[in-house]
Amino acid sequence: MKLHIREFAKLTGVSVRTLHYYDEIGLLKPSSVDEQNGYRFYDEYALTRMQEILFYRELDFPLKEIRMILSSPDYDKQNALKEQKHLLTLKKERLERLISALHSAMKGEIVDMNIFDNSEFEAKREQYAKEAKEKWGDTAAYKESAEKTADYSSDKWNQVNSAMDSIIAEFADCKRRGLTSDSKEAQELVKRWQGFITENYYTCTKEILAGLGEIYVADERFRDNIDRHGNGTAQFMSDAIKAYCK
Amino acid sequence: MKLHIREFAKLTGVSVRTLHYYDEIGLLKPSSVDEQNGYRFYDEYALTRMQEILFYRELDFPLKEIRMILSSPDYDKQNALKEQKHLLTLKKERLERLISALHSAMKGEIVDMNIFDNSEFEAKREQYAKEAKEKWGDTAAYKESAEKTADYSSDKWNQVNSAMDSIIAEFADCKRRGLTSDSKEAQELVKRWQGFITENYYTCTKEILAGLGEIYVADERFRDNIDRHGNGTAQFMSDAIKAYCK
DNA sequence: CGAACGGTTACGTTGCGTTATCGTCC
DNA sequence: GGGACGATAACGCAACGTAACCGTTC
Repeated sequence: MKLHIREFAKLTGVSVRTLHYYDEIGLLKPSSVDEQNGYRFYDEYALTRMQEILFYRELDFPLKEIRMILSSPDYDKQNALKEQKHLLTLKKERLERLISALHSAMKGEIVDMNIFDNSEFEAKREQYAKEAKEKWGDTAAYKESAEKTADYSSDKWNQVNSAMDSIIAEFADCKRRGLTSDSKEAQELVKRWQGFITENYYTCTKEILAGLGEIYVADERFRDNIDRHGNGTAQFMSDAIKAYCK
Repeated sequence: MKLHIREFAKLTGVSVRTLHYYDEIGLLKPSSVDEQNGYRFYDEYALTRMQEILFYRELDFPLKEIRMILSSPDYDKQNALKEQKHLLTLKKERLERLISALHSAMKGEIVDMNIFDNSEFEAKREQYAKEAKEKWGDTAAYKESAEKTADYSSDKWNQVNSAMDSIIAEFADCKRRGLTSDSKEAQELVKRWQGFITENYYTCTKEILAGLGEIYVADERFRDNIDRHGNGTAQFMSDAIKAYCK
């Protein structure tokens, strides 16, 4: 299956602009992009991902959170469905309360303002979002900022940070020059990156590196920091790492 | 009943900022404002209006449309409640479809993307909104732009328009100088305004004038045009007209 | 060849949240 | 007199819609 963007849009019921946007923020990337004309194409993998996105969107999750949840290290689809169902049910029940309130209002009764209250739903939603965030907390992500670095002087810190920054800048440059994420240069950079982390933080195995690659796009703190060097750099780095690790 | 803004906010479940905003856009104005310190106060009339607003908001009506509907010349509350109930029911039914789709998904079945479709609801909502708009169309509003003016030359048009503009500018000036809408100057301006319409458009009775006053804030085309002379001018004019007509 | 479709900027919109700075009330 | 509460002004934000402009495909 290889759908043009318009076809995919129609199938999923969203606008073309929305797909552009989801690509831009890294929520749903096309399954392939024509090298010549830049056309986006979508397949069944994208379709199932889109379904998951739409369910979460229905539940008023911010897109950034959806991105995070879906790329969570141990995203459990079955459990996700269960949680979604729970939330949808809460939403439905609230609507039922509103409807019955309208019923009373039509008979001239006074309406209690509490029927508009949505905190029960909100609380549950935030709880589920928090669960996903905590999963990230367990991963290698925070090792990068919290583990072996406790005894670093601020000089050392500055030094390390600027060194990392310059590698990121090189990634950005690769991208600007139109190189692909699996090009020799990019792959070389990944290697340097891995070496750098091992030297200054902890032994960075391929597994950990792969995890980091996902985090760089999923966690906005990382993402934003990397994208300071140019929009899409985080995505490019992530892709390069993915190519390197397999 | 005379509630402080914070109390009213708590009672209705919205934020203080929201009340500020609703005042700003003329959706829900405080029942009274302290002349000395500008404090806003809300009473039971505001409370019932807020309820209506919240129901429409729940149904995803844009605030501007809500403003329009609620100040519609023959707004029928009973009928509104019926329509709201219908829309809420549609929403609920959609949620039920989504829930049952989740159920199938949990059993591994393929999900039909059409369940996300919301067009039935959207269509009904737009229909109801349109009905309200058409009520405006019947009023004197369009007489002002469509009736006696068919044979005006474009010169005449420019002349008439700029004359109206300058009266509006005087209203704006009144407001800037801190005069109230029932001040002598403002009332004088209303008189001129009425005379001007009668001269150039049609006989503007007090009843028609009162209708126009409401339109100037409710219909954004009028409102925006008037507010070009300064934010809140439309509201000021409307208040002045209301004072004049009773 | 022209319409339909694709791409990339880039600005506009809605409905507030969020300071920031200030006066005010008790 | 200080802390809660009020006002206004201004900027920020999400999630796109809506051009504008240009290349591509059929």
